[in-house]
Parts: sequence; structure tokens; C-alpha cells
Amino acid sequence: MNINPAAVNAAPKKSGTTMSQMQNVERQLREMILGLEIGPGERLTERWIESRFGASRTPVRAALLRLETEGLIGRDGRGWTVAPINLAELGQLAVYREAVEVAAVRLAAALEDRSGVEVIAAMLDSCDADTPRGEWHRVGMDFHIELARLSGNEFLLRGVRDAMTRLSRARWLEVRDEKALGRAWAEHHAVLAAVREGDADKAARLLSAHIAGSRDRLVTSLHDDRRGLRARGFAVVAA
Amino acid sequence: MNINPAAVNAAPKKSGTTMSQMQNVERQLREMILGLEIGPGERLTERWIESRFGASRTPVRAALLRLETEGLIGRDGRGWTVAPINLAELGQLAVYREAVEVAAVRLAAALEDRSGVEVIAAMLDSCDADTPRGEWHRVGMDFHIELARLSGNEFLLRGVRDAMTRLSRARWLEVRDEKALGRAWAEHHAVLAAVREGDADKAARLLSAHIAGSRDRLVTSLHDDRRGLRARGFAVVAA
DNA sequence: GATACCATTTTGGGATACCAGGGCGGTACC
DNA sequence: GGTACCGCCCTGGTATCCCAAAATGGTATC
Repeated sequence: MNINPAAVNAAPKKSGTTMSQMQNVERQLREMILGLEIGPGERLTERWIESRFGASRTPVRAALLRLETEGLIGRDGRGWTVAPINLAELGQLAVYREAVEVAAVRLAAALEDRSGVEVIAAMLDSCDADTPRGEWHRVGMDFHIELARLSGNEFLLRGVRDAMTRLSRARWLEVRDEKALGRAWAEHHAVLAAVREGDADKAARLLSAHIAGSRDRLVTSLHDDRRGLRARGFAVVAA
Repeated sequence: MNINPAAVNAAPKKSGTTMSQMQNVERQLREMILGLEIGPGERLTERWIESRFGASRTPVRAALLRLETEGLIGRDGRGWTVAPINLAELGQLAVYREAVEVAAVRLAAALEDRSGVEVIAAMLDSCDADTPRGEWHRVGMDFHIELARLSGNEFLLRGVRDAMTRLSRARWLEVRDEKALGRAWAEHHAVLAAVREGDADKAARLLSAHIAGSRDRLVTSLHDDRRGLRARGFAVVAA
């Protein structure tokens, strides 16, 4: 395996960054799962990953354990399975998000230093008609993550980040819909405006509505596309 | 290693339960950390764990990765360190708990089926003067976990469970204080009563106050005991 | 006595060998 | 043809082995 040509996959050696094999495998595998290159419900074998990324089973195993705690993969008896897209989960996730994100935005609204808000607003504005969908997808998630970061609370931040990770695959559907995207962005800006004014209640109310609306849009388009997704071999678990 | 006498530590073969080495190591190591048998801040080496539990490094490493995501251990450069008791973390944890537990208790109060409440109440009542402190400690955490389970929301449940795990070691201090314990139990019962009445707002208010009070009691006694803990070799990070 | 330097040991990261259990396919028997 | 059985193959679980980097400790130099 030392001279395995596949090992060329190894880190592109970014200056100053020494990436371990485990981090490599974890990152690449996560990207493949979140980018739907590996379909929800698909079976994974350690040997396949091993040869795919040119790493031995030791880092592969470590990466799998990490991804399991992120909820991106699960155990199917003895083997590994990419987590299916779960409609019921989306509902529960929205409830959880509302709890942690509202708490975070309230803290953010209470801050004296509002400079972080402008950074986030600029991030939103960096997306325009020419921006590829993948970028909208990423920024849409980062909005919530960065907002949570403003709270200064590591646990709220981690909760939001985990939730967004789990939501990530389903959100590709929302991103496809021009109208839904516009609505989401408007709501994002409205939340930011309330935070800027220091109006915690208003920010909480708006964010809460945004999360519920986002869930509804998602559930609807997922329900509509269920057949299409299944046709592509994606496991979609009903609510 | 096949004939390592330490391997006798292996699973006691409970009927019907086949415990893998990884699960064994993870469980035992977690118990040692949470039970303060391994002090906060202490260094861990994979080789020590390996010989201590009679398992090879593969399951040991898997267990360490798990415990890392639970926040019980962390990396110290290249090595592993038992997470110190962190006063600042307790504050942030209380904020997080308030967010998720209040959300959970509101859902629980909205349930038609209130039978779960009685089970939790019975659990609380199972503790009396003769009950060992370790049991009070466990039940005190399980109260919050089971309450969250009533919500039926997996994410809220996981959030509460994770938070209680992180809090667990510090809570040994609260359990030592008879008065604090009495107050906590009274507050627990009050929350349950509100849930039983279906009064979500009241339950939320009471639980919120309980979490804040618990944090204050904890921070105070931890601050007082800091010297003693440090004398026992426990790393305690100031707020 | 302090400090810089070097050899040795120790540690985590990675690779590989081996094993037991389960799945799958073929075959023989009914 | 159908079904039960048997054995091969693949999988994850585990135990080692090797390696490079980092810690350690001793020593020589100033």
C-alpha cells in the first residue's frame, strides 16, 4: 500500500497544514456524503473506502467513527450505511434548531459589539444571480452557524453546526427553488436587522418563523421529489 | 496479548449481551473518568489503557475517539488528556441546558399521556436518607434525561444527555451538600407538578430557575473547593 | 550552575495479518 | 421445481508491527 498509486489522493500539502490521513479520509468522505456523491442509504465497506482514498483501515475506521457521531453514517447490523434522508427527522431537527438558534440569537442581540452582524450581512450579500448553487447552499448554512458563533456560547454553536450538517443534504432541494431561496434570504436579512437593533424578542420571533418556514418548504419539496430521489437510488424515509 | 492475564477484564458475558472490546473499553474508561478515578487534566496514553483493560490499541483508539466527541477527553498536542473541570464551561453549559431542556419540558407538558411523569416522580422518590450518594448523583442526572425523553425529540434528548455527561463530574460536589440536594429535589418535583398540570409556561419557568440555581450552587462550591481539588491533582480551569 | 546538544525511549499514526460470523450461491436431496 | 444444507467469500473486529516525531534524560561545554 505504500506504493499504491491511489495514495496520490493524499493532502495537496497546503502550506502550513499537515493533514493526517484520518482527517483526509474524514473530510473527503464527508464531502462525498454531503454532496450526494454517495447516495443516502448506500452501503459502505471499510475496504472500499480504503482503496478509494489510498489509506489503510486504521484512519478509515477513525473517520467512520467520527462520521457516525455526526449522524452522517450509521450501522446496519455489522456494516456501515450512509444515513438515509429522513422526513421525520427534519421535523425534530427544526424543533431542536429553534431551541438552540433562538437562544443564540437572543444572546447575539444583547451584545454591545454589533460588528459581527455586518460581517454576516456581507456574507449574505456576496451571493447574487451569478453565484453557483453550491455557494448559496454553503452560505445559507454558514449564516446560521456564524449567527450562533456570535453568541459566544460553544455549546449552542456546536448544536447549530451539528444540526446544519444533518440538514445539509436535504437543503440541496431548497436551493434548487429560486423562490424559496429568495424568501430565505429576505428572512435572513430581517433577522439580522432585528439583531442590529438589539431587539432580541423580534429577532427570536423572526428566526423562529424562518426555521419553521424553512422546514415546511423542505418537507414539501422533499415530499414532491421523493419519487425522483428514490429513482436515483437515494433512501428516503417517510415521516 | 492473547494470553495476557489482564484480558480477564473482558466482558462478564451477561446473558444476551455480546460486548465488543471497544464498547468495553469505552464504558469502563468513561466510568473511570466520570467517577474521578482518573483525575481531570491527567494524561492518558494508549499503551496504558491497552494494558489496563487487556485490549489492543485498535479498540482503545476507537474508544478514545468516542470519548473525545463526548468532551470527556481532549488532545494535548499529540497526546490525550482527561478534560479538566472548567468553570467557564459550566456557565455556557447552563445556557445550553436552559435552551434545550426548556424546549423539551414544554413539549412534555403538552402531551396527553402523562404516565411518564409518574415514572419520573417515582424515580425521584426512590432516593431517601439511606441511599448512597452515587445513586443520588445518577438519579439527579436521569431526571433531566428522562424528562427530555418525554418530549419525544431525539435531538433534544441527545443534547440533554450530552450536557449531563459533561456536567457529571462537577456534580459530585453538589451531591455532597445535603442542603443543595434537598433544594434540587424540591425543584425537580415542582417542575414535574407543572408538567402534570400541563402548564408549559410554569414548567419552563421553574426548570429555567432550577438550571440557573444549580449552576450557581455548583460554581460556588467548585470555587470553594478549587484548592482541595487541585491538591488531589485535579486540573480546574478558572472561569 | 545553567544551558545547549545528543542518544534513547516513548508515543501516537498508520499498515497489515488474522479471525470469527454472516451472507450468498451452488448443490444435492426430496 | 422447491427446499434444505454446505462451504466459500466478504466484512468488520482485533492484535501486532513499523515508523516518525516528540519527550526525556544525561552529558559536555561555557
